[in-house]
This record gives sequence, structure tokens and C-alpha cells, in this order.
Amino acid sequence: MLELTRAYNRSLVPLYLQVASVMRQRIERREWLPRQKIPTLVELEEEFQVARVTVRQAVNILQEEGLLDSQQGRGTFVVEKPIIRHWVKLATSWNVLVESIRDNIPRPIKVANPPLRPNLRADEGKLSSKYIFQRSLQFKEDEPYGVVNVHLAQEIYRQSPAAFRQHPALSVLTDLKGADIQHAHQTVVIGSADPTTAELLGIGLGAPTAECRCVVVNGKGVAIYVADIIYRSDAIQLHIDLLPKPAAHSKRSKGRR
Amino acid sequence: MLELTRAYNRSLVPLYLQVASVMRQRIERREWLPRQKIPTLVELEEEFQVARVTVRQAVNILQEEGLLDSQQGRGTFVVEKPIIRHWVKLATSWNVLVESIRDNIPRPIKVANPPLRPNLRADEGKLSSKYIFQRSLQFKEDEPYGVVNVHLAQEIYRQSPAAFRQHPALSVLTDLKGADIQHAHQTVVIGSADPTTAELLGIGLGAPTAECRCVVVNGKGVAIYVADIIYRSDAIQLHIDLLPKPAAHSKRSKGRR
DNA sequence: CTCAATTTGTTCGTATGTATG
DNA sequence: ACATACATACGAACAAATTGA
Repeated sequence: MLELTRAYNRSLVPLYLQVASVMRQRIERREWLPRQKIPTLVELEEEFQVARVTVRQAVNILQEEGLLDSQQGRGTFVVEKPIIRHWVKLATSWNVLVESIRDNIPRPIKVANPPLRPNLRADEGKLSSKYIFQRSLQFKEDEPYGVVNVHLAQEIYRQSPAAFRQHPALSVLTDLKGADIQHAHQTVVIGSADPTTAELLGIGLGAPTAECRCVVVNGKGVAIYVADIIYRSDAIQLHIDLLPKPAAHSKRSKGRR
Repeated sequence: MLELTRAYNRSLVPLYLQVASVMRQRIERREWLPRQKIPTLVELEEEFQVARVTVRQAVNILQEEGLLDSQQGRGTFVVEKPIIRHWVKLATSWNVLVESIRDNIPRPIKVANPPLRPNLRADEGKLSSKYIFQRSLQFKEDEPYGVVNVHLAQEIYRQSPAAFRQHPALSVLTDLKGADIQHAHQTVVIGSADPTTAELLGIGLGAPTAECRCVVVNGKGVAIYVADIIYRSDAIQLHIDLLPKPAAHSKRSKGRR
């Protein structure tokens, strides 16, 4: 390393990976457009203040990811159709959530030592006496993008075990008569992949993830459904309508389509 | 490295960093509680299948982050009050958003080469003829946690330049008469820090971030306000009420707390 | 066609970081 | 703590392909 304490030092990850993620971002944000020639190695060296070889390592990574294509003597180009994920839109309302789940074909995963009960914070609801644990994987185009860990109160599970084994728990829950759903909420934070998740999603240990926790509470304040859903960070997107679009008469409860 | 192709190989990040992020996660998720003794080095070696020194490197990192405390002969312990962020709750409705911003004291940042106009997708609205660009930093307890990049249509800015220079654009916009706000939406994806953002937020290049884009469209379909807000990933949390809680009389506008 | 400029690709030597046993 | 192996990063020099004058 040089004598210079550079900005990159804040991060412990290798330099060429840092450079690669900045370049990847430029492609995803369409600052570098498909088929376009990106700056030369010399220019990139200067911009990032790194050696030739380091830029090359970064370019190699993006080549293997199918984002860049280098040609000796000509330059390095963004490929014609860089694969950019962010397909799955996280639901922001109950109806949309249930609808989107109904189309899913989650693949169940056997789990060796299932946790007995969810790790509930006090404000999330009271614990039920016993829970059933299920884990499944969500796929899109044969690629796993989400791990679903569901704790379902046994009293609920008992009402229709067959259905719960075959279909997503949430949609069964919605159709269930005696569920008495009172409240449902979801929190999302950015986390990092633990070994199990990394393995299931095919991402690196510690790679960024979106951790969604969805809790359904019944009339007695008991959490009957607690799901921890972990998405790979590049698979999801969240869309929030802050104001209703047409803003006609601001009807609130307009029948559940 | 051994001859073994191990799971960790999926990630190019150094092993000890991967191990550190798993351990950090356990503390944040409260699987390892404050003051609790964590597994011994030997146990960790076995679990992660890495050498002693590698575990120690990971522990060192978490010590410097103020999460762990090792005592020779006794063991390694989670500190009493591990600093866990996730304070800022991302707004999911217009009113909440405006309210939360009103309390903010963003610190304006000079920007050398401001972009002329926002990079709008077709479905986000039509471009206005000219925009004003502003950048500011959001702080909590003297720590920066968010970078706000705002494009404000000049026609709007002109109506109250003084206010727009002093207050958050969104709250001024809300109070403005001639704004004709028709629709507002926000999208959130997980991204990674570019050099500028990394510098401003004091995080590593390529460290995970939450990228929020908030667009306000007027009656003519013109985007009068386009904000790109980049948060450090550990500072924010998103809370979505899927079903209204008490469902009593569903009072909506109940005075500004 | 040749030449020179441009640009990617490769190699060497050295220093430091990472990971193992 | 030590010896070993491999990865990361630097600077510099050189090779090979492309382009346009």
C-alpha cells in the first residue's frame, strides 16, 4: 500500500471488489448504457486511484457476471442486455400480499432442528402455546430468491393440516373461518446472510439481504402467524404509493376487489 | 486453503469478514444476548470450519465495533449495550413522510457539478424544463445516516426560493399553494455506496445501502420533485401496517400529535 | 499499406494481507 | 508464535489487437 490513507480503507473488503461494485452500480443505474463503451483502463485507474491490475480484476468480475465485455484494442463495453433483477415487488397491503402469495409455488425445505417458537418482541404480540415450523424456498426462473421461515400456531394448523402442508400458510390462513385475524404488520430491515440462508439462496456468507418479518395477530393479541422471510438483496423492490393516484373522492374502503 | 470447495467460496470477501458478519448478525438478532458468553474459540472453529486465527480476527473486528469483549481465561462476552441502529423508520404514507421530515435538520452540502435533471424512467412522469438540484445530509446524534439528492422543478422553486433554501423541499412543497400535487410514490431497493455517498456517510465503498426514490407528480403528469435518498443500511427500518389495527372507526386525520 | 495512437492483455518483482496447521 | 501457501495490490514494462490517418 502507498503512504496515502485513502477513503477505501474504511472498508475491509478487497479493493477490486469495491471498484467492481461501483461499476456494477453504474450499469444498474444506467449511467453506463447497454452496448456503450466504458472509460478506458487508464481513465478508470485515475478515477479510482488504483493500479491497472486492480481495475482489471474488477472488470473480470463483471465479465463473469455477464455485465461487461472487453475486446482487446477496442475497449470494454456494457453487454446488450445486462441482467438486472429487482423483479419481486414487496407487498404493502394485506390484499396485495395475499394475492401475490397465491401465485407462488414455494418449495418446501426439510429442516433438521426446527425452532420451537418464534423470537417475538413484546410489542409484536403474545406467544401462542405451541407452534408448527415450516421452511420453504421461493423461486423465479429456477433461481431461488427468498427463504420463508414460518411459525404457525398449532391451534390454527390443526384446523386444516392438509391445506397448510400444501399451500402457502398465509393464503390458507386468509380463507380460514375461525382465524379471527385482527391485525397484521410487516417490518423490513437490511441484514446479511447467515450460513443456512447463504447456502439456500446461493449467495455469499454475509451478503446483504432484505429481512422481512410478517406477524398476524388474532383478537386476543396472540401471534398466530410469524414469518421471517429473507430475500437476496438484488431480487426485491419496494413500491409505496404515498398518495392515492386519482384522488377523486378519496374513497377509503372500496371493496376488496 | 484446503483442497475443499467450501460454501464460503461463493463469496470473494475474506473469510474472517464473513464470519464476523454472521456473528454480528447474531448479536443484532439477539440470538446472543447482552452480557452473555458466546461459544469458545474451539466451538466457533468447528462451527465455521476455519482456523483459530481466523475466528480471532473476526472477534477482533467486533471488539473494535464495540459489540464483543474478550477476557483471557474467562471467555468472550457480548457487551452490555451493543449499539444497534435501525432507528429511522421509513415513511409509508404521505402524511407520515411530511411529518417526519418537518422535524429534520438536514445539513446542506455543496456539490461541484450538479446534475441538470433527474434520471427519470418513462413511467415515473414527464420531465420539467428545468430543475434545481440540492444535496443534504441527515444526522442522528451527530452521525450521518442519509444523503438526500433533490431535483426540484424550477417553476416550483421560483415560488418560494427563500423557503426552499432553508427548509426541506418536501415540507415547503406541501404548504405551497400552486403546487397541484397529484400523485406521489416512493420505491426502495437495496444498493451499494458509490464513492461520494461512502465518503459522506462514512461507510465503505460498496457497502449496502437503502436507495429510496421519491417522486411527486403534478396534475399535468410532470415530475416536480424527484428525490434520491440513500441511507446506510443499518440505520433504517420499514414498518408496514398490512391491516389497520383497532379497526374501530378508522379515524384518519387525528391531529398532528 | 504502413505507421502511430489507442486500448486491452500479460508478466515481473515486491510488499502486505489472509488462512492454514 | 512460526512456517507456509496463496490472495491482494502496487508500479512498470511489454505484447497484441484495433482503428484511423
